[in-house]
Amino acid sequence: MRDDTPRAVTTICRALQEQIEHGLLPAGCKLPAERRLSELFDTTRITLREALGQLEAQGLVYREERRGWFVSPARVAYNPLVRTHFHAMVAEQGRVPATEVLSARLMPANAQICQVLGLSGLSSVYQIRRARRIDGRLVLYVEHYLNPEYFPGILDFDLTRSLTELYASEYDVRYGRVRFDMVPTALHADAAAALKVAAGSPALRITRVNRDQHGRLIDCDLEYWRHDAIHISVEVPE
Amino acid sequence: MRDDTPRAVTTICRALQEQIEHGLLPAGCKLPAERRLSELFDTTRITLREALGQLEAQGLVYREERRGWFVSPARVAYNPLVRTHFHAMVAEQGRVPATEVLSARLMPANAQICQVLGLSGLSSVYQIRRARRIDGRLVLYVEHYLNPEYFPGILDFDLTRSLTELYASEYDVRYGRVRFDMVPTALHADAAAALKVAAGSPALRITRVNRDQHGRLIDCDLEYWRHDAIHISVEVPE
DNA sequence: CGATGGGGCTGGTCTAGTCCAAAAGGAACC
DNA sequence: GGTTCCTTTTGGACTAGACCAGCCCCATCG
Repeated sequence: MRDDTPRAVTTICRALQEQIEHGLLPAGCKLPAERRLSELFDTTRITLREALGQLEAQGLVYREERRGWFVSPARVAYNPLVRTHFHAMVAEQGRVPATEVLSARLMPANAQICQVLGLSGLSSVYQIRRARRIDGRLVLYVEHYLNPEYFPGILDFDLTRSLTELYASEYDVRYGRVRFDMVPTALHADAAAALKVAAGSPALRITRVNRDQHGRLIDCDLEYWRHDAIHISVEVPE
Repeated sequence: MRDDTPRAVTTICRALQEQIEHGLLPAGCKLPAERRLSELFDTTRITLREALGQLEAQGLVYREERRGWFVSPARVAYNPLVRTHFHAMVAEQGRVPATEVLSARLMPANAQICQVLGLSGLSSVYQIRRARRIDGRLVLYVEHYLNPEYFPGILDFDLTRSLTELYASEYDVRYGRVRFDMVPTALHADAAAALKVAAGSPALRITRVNRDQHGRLIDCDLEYWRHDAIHISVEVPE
């Protein structure tokens, strides 16, 4: 693994890595076809794909389903302690955010949601599924589950807007205490489809359980971030 | 990808996943040999290995270099806001921690360390490299960089102990403000070797920059966690 | 009884292809 | 000009092997 005769995979990784770091392959740039690259490095497609897979794990390149391989753009900083919404956060860093609503409906809550939101069995919740982009690239799939008691008729509003804003302007609800959970994992089929990547791609799952200014459990989010899209950055005061 | 005729890889993943969830394959259990499994699922080793790779990305199974595949133990909760050291944190959750020192020396600081610790160019720093285990499994590779001005002679102490404790008992230094950075990435060669896994395995890199009770920059840590070993859990008060 | 040295097994790496389906691009048609 | 259709290219998935080096265990030897 770490001897002095690097494997083919390592050689390929290093070569591409160097080109990317020196700016010969700028962010967003499409790499040549796999077959072409495998010729270039004088190896098979399987080996070449393994190398690309490793660079993908590092976050240097990413793939678009059936479209090809691209050089990854810079990560966006995400501070979970600062209560700023997605659009503001992304725009602040000079990037272009976008949101689309995949579905929004009232549905029976499953056991996990009931437990997290402190609902009794057989309760209903609003589920809102959204996909979000940075500079046009799909980076985040979110499922929101809202306690319907606090947000009657919310499905009639424009849900591409920030929920934070909607809560404040329409329901006079503001975020209070929050609980976070972050787990490096892989995308399940639904999330993968929404982000248009292969199921099983590495991802960061962030679960948030939100209370309002009165300490009531108001909603929870299930976020699946592309693993190469963000870096978490937290300043903790003593 | 998400059609109704699942691919072989998906089928294998689901089968193993189900067995693991239902406890037929308990945590830490060794899976049969790859060749055996590929026969069992009537496919090639390449395909079988891709399936295992996906389960690895999900954190359900892990491999030990040239030894085989194992069912992953439960993740340990890690709250970066709570100033509790590794041994205490792990023990609290009913698991067995262990630490080994890989190297400890005074060395010239590189540009990045100088910048982070606010040192002038050509400064020296103490570098301590350690590996840590939970229940015997290597899960964390850390590089600590200490400003030597504040910790004269620290290399003569037992460095398998918690640095937090050492700081407090020997130098009257306590942690104050902290800055965190978390990035899902892949292990570089050194870290991979220390954790005895393949270079390029997915990992969570956590960088901490620590100040003491007087606000002085005292040290920084570069942590590389196995991606399947922890989940970050944070309770944020308003 | 402990140290040592094989040999078999196992994972790690790689070759050389095939078949398929989606994407992209262009030609033809309305 | 826009839509439709077809062809080419590309990535996705898979097959059927090969060779090597490290791990493990057991038998042998001192």
